[in-house]
Amino acid sequence: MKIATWNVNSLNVRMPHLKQWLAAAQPDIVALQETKLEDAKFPDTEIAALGYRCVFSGQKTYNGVALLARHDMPEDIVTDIPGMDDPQRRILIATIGGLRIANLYVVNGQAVGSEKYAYKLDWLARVTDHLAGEAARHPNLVVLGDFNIAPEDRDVHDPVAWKDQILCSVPEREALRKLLSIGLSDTFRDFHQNDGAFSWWDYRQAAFRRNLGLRIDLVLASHALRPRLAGASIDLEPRRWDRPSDHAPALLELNA
DNA sequence: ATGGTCGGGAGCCGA
Repeated sequence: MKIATWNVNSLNVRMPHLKQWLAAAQPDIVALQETKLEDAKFPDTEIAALGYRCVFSGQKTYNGVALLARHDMPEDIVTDIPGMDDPQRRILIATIGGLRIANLYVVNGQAVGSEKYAYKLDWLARVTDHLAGEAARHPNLVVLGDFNIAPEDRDVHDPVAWKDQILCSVPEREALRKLLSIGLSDTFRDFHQNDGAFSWWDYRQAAFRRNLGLRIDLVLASHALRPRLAGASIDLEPRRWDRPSDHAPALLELNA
């Protein structure tokens, strides 16, 4: 089965892209970020017609996450971390066909040292605490989404220019390392060791054409799932289409 | 050449 994450940067604009990509890639589970739609406006009937059930946690203008599942109805939904009073819709956890799936739209953080940066680190710490509990209850755990963190220098087109900048700073990478330490691995790196593999490219400066990107969209899987890991990839095709999202889908393939 | 591009929504903020 195929599990995917894709920051669509407005589902309103990207609905045709999503349709075309679902038909081509045939994923079983899809985590979407930056839907930018309040729940009343989520196109669930249109997506149901494509063969996917969906759950979502959205808001107007900003953020918004959704999970699409081809066979099983997502169950035991979590959209808010206990004790975390946050109006920003950035997290959606559900059980789908025996897997616990946590879809994250991690805070961007704007600039190192800013208020939003402090919020990012606090958000990550709280979410990590919650996911540690999820991992204890659900051995088959997948945590995926837009992490807004490039894990290592080989995930960055120009590590010197990005050194200690937002998405690459040591505290952000340390926060990601802590999340991994609850018992998760970055599945892309279980299969690929090369640099130059990215999932996001700025709209400016023809960054995609020049492959000036970062790998910030990740699929993490628990160690219990290790024997089932069959492949990981980033699908560059939708980034080449007209009026694309600035992110490409990242995928994990699991054996039954 | 000290900017550049998107999306949302009507200013400029967020990424």
